[in-house]
Amino acid sequence: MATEYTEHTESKDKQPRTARGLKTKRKLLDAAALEFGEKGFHEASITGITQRAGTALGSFYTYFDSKDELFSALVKDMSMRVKSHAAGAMTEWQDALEREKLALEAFMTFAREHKEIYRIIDEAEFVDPQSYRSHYEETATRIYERLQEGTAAGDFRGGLEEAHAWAIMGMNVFLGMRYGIWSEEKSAVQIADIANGILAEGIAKKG
Amino acid sequence: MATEYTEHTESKDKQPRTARGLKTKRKLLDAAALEFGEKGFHEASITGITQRAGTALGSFYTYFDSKDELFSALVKDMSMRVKSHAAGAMTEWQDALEREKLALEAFMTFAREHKEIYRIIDEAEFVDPQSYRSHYEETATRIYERLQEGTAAGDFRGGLEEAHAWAIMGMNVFLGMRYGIWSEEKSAVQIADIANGILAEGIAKKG
DNA sequence: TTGAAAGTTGAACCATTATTCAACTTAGAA
DNA sequence: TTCTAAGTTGAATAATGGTTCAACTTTCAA
Repeated sequence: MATEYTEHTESKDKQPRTARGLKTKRKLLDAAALEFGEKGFHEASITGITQRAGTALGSFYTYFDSKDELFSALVKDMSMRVKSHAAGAMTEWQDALEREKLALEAFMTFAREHKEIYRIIDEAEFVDPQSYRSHYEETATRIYERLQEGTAAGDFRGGLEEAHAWAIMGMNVFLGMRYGIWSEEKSAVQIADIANGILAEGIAKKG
Repeated sequence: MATEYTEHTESKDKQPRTARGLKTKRKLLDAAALEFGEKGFHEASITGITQRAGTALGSFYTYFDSKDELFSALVKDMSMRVKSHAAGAMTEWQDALEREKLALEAFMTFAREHKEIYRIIDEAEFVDPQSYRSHYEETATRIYERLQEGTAAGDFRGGLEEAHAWAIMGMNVFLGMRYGIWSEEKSAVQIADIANGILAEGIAKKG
């Protein structure tokens, strides 16, 4: 993990070379997502993963150098998936405010469908800090770019900084946790409306 | 940990009975905060903790039933400390909006002074989920109460729900992480101003 | 068809650490 | 001062689980 920086993190000679190998690796990856999501990194065991995948213990090391490396790969994978899911949901919009609403709505939906993924990213704070940081920094940057576009388009006011993006991201993450993972008492749309209300006019009384 | 629910979590017969005992327990608690903050729960070792505390390994078990129990105690302790710190900072204020600014400012300052504490609460999501949940639920409730008071006082608009409190909390937590822990490129006041701007008027262009 | 590369297998190895415990020391009430 | 409860000590225990490896099977290009 410490010496790992190659893109997509397949260390040198571990890529599968046949169809069979590819399939096995895929099974391991999927099993790992479940195992980590259910038990957390430390409670999860390689044995548990290979059992779920239906392979022998030793096969794990044909495709991964270590438990850490696998986790790291998984974090990057999930980070990417949330990102594309959100991007996919933000294609049709009238103004920048609406686009933010769509982003949160998509994020909430995604969290509900992939509770294990959410948890994996969180645990990266401790298991793979570098990936954790990258995940949020990149997300914040993406939001910040939308803010700038929004300002340019006349939808958002001026003076918006990177910190505004972090604030919005924090809102989204916590709403996702509370109303996406912990309970589903409110719909994604309802939550997205509430957050959008804050972005639209704040919470202060007018006048 | 599973059978632990007594207030302040001292299991039955583990409380120190002499001044010496009290002092030793205090040393262990402080050492643990450092060790956990620096290494995270799983990398941290009882040996490391007792070493820092300058006591023998066995002494640990005079005061704690297990590593988990200690961590749990620590989480509750830190949760309480952030809470009182913030409460202490919110004594003087003119309107509800200003009070929120003071709350975030205090939180940021606290995070900077106690980076290890911040990290401990985060890891509770995996080590002691119950405490983690309680921490945020209680914090959200506190914020929600302030929102209601704000509305009653005519400072905040009506229609504010629990979800608004979660949104604000998320903002604060992420801003605290990014600008309190990761870097200090901006002052607590600057960040609090930005967040307060969002609460005051949102980010949309007026007109 | 064939043989070398790729993949599979699971028992064995090994390192780490939380936890226990019995011998020992200190505190402080009577 | 004395004696018992409280506290201290660290070597030994025990369980866990990541990682290795040598024997075995399957794949697929030539």
